[in-house]
Amino acid sequence: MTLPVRAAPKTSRQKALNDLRRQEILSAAIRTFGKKGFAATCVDDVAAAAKIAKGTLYLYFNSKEAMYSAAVALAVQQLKALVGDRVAAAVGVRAKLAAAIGLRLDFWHEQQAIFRLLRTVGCEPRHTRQTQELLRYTQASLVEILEGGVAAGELTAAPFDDLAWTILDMIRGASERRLDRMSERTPEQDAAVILEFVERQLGL
Amino acid sequence: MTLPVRAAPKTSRQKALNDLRRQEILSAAIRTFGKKGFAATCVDDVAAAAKIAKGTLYLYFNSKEAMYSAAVALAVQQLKALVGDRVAAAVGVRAKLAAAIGLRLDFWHEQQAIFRLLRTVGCEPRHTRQTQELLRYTQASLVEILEGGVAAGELTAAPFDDLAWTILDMIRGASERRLDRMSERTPEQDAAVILEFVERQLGL
Amino acid sequence: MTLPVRAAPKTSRQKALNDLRRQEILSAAIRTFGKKGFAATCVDDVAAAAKIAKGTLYLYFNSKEAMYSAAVALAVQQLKALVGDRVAAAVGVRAKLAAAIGLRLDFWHEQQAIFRLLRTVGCEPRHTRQTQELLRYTQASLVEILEGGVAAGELTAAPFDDLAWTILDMIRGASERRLDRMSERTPEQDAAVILEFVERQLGL
Amino acid sequence: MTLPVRAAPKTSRQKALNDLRRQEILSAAIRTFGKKGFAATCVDDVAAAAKIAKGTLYLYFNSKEAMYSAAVALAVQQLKALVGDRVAAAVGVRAKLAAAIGLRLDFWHEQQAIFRLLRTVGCEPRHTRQTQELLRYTQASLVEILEGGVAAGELTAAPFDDLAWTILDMIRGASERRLDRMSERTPEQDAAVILEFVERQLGL
DNA sequence: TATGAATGAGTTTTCATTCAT
DNA sequence: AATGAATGAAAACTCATTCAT
Repeated sequence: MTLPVRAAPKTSRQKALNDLRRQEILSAAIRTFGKKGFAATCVDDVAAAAKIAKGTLYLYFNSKEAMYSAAVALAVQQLKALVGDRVAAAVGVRAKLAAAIGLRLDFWHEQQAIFRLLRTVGCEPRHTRQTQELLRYTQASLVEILEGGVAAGELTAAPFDDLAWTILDMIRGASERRLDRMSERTPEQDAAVILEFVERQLGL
Repeated sequence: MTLPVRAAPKTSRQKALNDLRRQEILSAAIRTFGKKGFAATCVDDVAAAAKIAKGTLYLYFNSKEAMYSAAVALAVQQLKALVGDRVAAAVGVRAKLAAAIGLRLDFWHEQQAIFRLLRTVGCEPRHTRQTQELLRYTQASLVEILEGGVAAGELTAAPFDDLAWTILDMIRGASERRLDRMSERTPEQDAAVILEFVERQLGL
Repeated sequence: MTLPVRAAPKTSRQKALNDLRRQEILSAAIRTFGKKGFAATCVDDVAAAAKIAKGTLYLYFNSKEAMYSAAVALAVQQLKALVGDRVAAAVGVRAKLAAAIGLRLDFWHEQQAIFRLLRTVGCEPRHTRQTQELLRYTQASLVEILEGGVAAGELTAAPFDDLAWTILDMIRGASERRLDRMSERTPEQDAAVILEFVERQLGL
Repeated sequence: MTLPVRAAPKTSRQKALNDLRRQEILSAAIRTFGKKGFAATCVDDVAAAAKIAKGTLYLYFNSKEAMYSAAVALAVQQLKALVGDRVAAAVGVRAKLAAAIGLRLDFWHEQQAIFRLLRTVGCEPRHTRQTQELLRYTQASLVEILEGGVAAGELTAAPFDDLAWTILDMIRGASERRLDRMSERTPEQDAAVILEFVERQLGL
């Protein structure tokens, strides 16, 4: 008499498939939650966007909340991944700044769904922490670039906190206006404007 | 023999009462919708905040949508009213700018409920127009101040559009960080930072 | 020390006014309930039709139910009053039948509101009794006319029950079709058709 | 490697189940709406009668209105289906008439729920059209039978319109009185009475 | 007596979650 | 694993009735 095997270890292939499906669902979730925010989006919408049955969603996530959280986490992670590498690769304060700003503007331009989604997060009290972390991280990384410039002798030392926040605010504003059709500029043009402002502040 | 007077026109006192009650409800609505946004807020919450029965709300508004719209409209109107007058009273570009920026930061600080509410509006596709109008209006009024400075010989002519948008972005960012407890600064300190930034841009 | 006078006897003038107002309300109630039936009609509709405030209705009736009942009772009473007298005045079976049928058709034609109201009664389980009484009364009065004809030697004796019911059914059908615009005939034409049918049945 | 089959078309079995459930719901709806009419019936009543959860109703119908409409349509369809065939099968005017009348009386006797339902329709302004169509159809089919008799030489030509309406009125009256316990007769007895009446009109 | 604002129980409808297949 | 029908709790909205003025 054999004991029933409960949780047979997934083959790596199964695991991969599972993960793939999860990604597909999250991609759909990002798009869907981004349109109307958490509360106004219904699970059927997500299921429809992911082209799977509603019940199937619950095999991958325990609740609507969990879907939203995971979607936001994925969006944040994608953003960090993209920007981090390229900035590191750039040489010199100016280039690093240009990369940090330009890439974010590009990212928001191309990944509107993610931008829309993250914009809704601020309105969801339960998920503020995630946004705040992202904001702090981004600001800190900008400060780091600037201080790197000081260390390299390219900039004179100064408190860069506020400037970093301002850069963030400008990136957000520009992206939002483009998304809302209040502005006709390209991400590149926006980046140029922001950089010019920054340079003037730095006295470059 | 006198005919009974039917459907007597409301006395001004009654009308005032009615308006007063409407204001009270809207005030509650601003607070309540501001907490969680439109979709996540339920009518009972608004009723509870206004300390009236749910049914009573529907004597003053036809639907939850209508409540939200009216709340947003009132919030916008209050903001415009407060800022408009004082800026007009200020003399000189510097003073006008200081007023426009400082008053907005103060207003958001004191009327957090309104700030919270307006922040949710961006996520509600149906009400974007209202927000956009407010944004455009605010930006235009900043441009006007700056161009007034040119006319008065206080500033050299320049395209002020982007600077105005940046000011808006900074005000929003600073207010939001204060609201979200990411910043410990007072509105006055924030105003000083922003003004300093603007002056450097203007070469003052 | 005088005891407070509780229910001061109404002066006849007051009483008359009171009754008058009651009639006006009931008239409005007949019209209003007739449009959509009891359940689908709301008290505000009745109040609006009667051009008085909603609260006032409750000074005259204890409940919506009571309004409906009273309206139906009044409608029935009006019908009985009108028809009864004139039939009694007619001489001979033929004339009495013509009066009983023609007057009813006329009444329904002119008092569409009452017809509409009574039509809804059948659908209101609670008020079936009222309708049944009216129907029984009407049928009995027709039988009486016919038996009067036997007594007067104008007709040969026969069981008239079914014929009486058929007359009722025809009156109702004709009136309903006129009300619903399925028929273009006048009440007089309808009366002629029905009478002809009846005479053929009686072998006249 | 096979792609997972998504959104497979419903198997015929599933479809049948779905239809079956729909029928069950409609059957309950006929019974329930028949008791008190549309407005006075609440969705919970229908759900209880169908022994399913309230929410489930909305998987099959978009609104209470839609339930009512579908119930009425089904009731009408069932009536037409039953009567149409048997009348066609009968030979001779007399037999056809007997079938048309007797079957309807039987149908109403057995399907009291449907009778009750259709009786309420007249009071629902929005659904009058459905009733009117049924009435016209029924009357027309009776006229057709009678004219068929003329063609076959069994009857002498005459305008049969009014007679047909009268038959309808009598069928309705008899059914209603049986339903309302005002009459103790069986459908067969009623049919005999009506037929006798008709024959006398036709001079048979 | 007359009013109509206020109430809250009751109604329709939605939707996150479960579960039998 | 996948499905989607079923559920029922919760939401928006209505309306008969009351009551302070």
